[in-house]
Amino acid sequence: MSSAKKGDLVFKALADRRRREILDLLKDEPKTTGDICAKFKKLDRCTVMQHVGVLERAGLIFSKKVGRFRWNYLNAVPIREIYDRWINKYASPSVEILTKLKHDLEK
Amino acid sequence: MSSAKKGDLVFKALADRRRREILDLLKDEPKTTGDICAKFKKLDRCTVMQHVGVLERAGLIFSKKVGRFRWNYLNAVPIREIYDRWINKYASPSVEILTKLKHDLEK
DNA sequence: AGTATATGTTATAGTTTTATAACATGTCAA
DNA sequence: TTGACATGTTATAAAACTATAACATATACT
Repeated sequence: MSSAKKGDLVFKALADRRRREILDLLKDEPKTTGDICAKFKKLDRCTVMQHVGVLERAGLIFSKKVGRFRWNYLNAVPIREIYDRWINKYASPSVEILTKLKHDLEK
Repeated sequence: MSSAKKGDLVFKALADRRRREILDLLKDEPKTTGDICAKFKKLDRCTVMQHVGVLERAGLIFSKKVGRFRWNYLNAVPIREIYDRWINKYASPSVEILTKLKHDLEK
């Protein structure tokens, strides 16, 4: 798969609120697939699993099987890449905005 | 609009590749709406404008009208918020992954 | 005023995504 | 091995999103 396609998967994966909530659950510690399903009582178990699949294909989750359980881990690397794409490392966002405004007004 | 809803708009806006390309165009300097349309020759002008509208409603773009021209600026603040949501400030992502693996293996 | 330029709005067909149901595999413990 | 548990796969209806066309407004210049 090309790098561009992989990036698409990351953003598509983050586009759904339930999937972002799953990543929130995994932020501090891994969870089993069953743990995740239990947190979404209003949602069908199959639906949750499909969301987990989308996140895994995007590389935002990686997993490790132990006996009957599948432990899911957050991989935050793609999220750092989003940050690096648009944030100037040598200026805070607010400074950046003001700089651009100034640049325009001087025209 | 609630904060949660606003966040939804940001992620939905980032979900489309054309919209991400528009943000890339604005990273270093503002562009007029016409400038942006000119960069997407294969896409209808109306389509580009709708994308710009989605980005603006999400707060990823803000604009300033000067005469007949509308200057569009990138606002990277929501992107920093994405970063802050999942990245632990006191550990690099790779360190974080290893820490979680270790935590699991010790069970 | 009249014309060209630059931008904005609304409706809709085509495409993609989400939630669910039905079905299926692999593991543990008595 | 039998039953219960935990997870995984495939198909489909409903919902959401994208691209386009048709229509509309605002500004600058002669």
